[in-house]
Amino acid sequence: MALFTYTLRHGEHISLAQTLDCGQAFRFKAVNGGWEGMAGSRFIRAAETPDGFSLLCRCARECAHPGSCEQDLAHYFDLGRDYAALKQRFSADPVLARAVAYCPGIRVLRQDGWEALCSFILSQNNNIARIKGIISRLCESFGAPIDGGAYHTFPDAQTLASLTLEDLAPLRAGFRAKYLLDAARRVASGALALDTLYAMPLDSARAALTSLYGVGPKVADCVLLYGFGRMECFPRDVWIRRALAQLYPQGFPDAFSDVAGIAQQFLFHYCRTCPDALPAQEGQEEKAGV
DNA sequence: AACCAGGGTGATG
DNA sequence: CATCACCATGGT
Repeated sequence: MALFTYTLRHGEHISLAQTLDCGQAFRFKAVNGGWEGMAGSRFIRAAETPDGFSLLCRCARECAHPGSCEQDLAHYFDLGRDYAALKQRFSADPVLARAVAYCPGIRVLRQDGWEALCSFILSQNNNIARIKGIISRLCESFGAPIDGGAYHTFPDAQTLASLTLEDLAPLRAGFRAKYLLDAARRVASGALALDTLYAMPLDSARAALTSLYGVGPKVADCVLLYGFGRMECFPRDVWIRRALAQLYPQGFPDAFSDVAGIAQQFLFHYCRTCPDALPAQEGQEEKAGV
């Protein structure tokens, strides 16, 4: 058990609600004024402080060395990235300026690659509430209990590979269950070595992921962005496509290409939750203009 | 090259 | 209570 307090750069703020509940991670929930959930193999309880946030951490296994836990969690929240500078850069674009002003506390997390692969396989043609339910049942059923069973680790590929579609039925993942099983078998057998994706050129990494049954370009980009720290990946879901069509008829500016995925996260949350973000949302009859 | 199923849930009316 | 949309993809 460990307790850390993080103080962020001058004037910089993280909103745990915006970061942990903006559709990038599916295992956190608001509890007693803070947020609780699993960050990789660690249970964390996070709470905001005037200058940043504090983390209470229970590790599933012993830490490699003193300080490794804190180091890993700082990496998870990508605390090395200067978000104040990044948001200033985004704000040169009028649309992104609105998105950043609307949800200034968003950060893109660096999640576990395997968990991100499974999570975004399960996310396809699905809504966030149900994705959370499926992942929660997946971990409760096949993960290892932590802290007396209140939380569970994310099941590893070997564990899932040994299961059948019938075993997965209680998850109510629908047609996505067979994709999950295929991914688990390909990873467990070594046919796809996830750790090689980090050093791979982006196109090769994309190709490796889309070679999996049920993984297309959108899911692959989510996995690379959220699970492998590829901040240049720009997943295009229905919300982002809508946003691009209505707010960027000329296309998304490539001035931000190195961090397009982070811009995407601001846009996604803005368009999904701010009623004024997208005009004429009902009917979708924008052919004749407003 | 356009549809279409697949599964279930929350939002909407 | 019915309809609809949903952080897509593979098959036809």
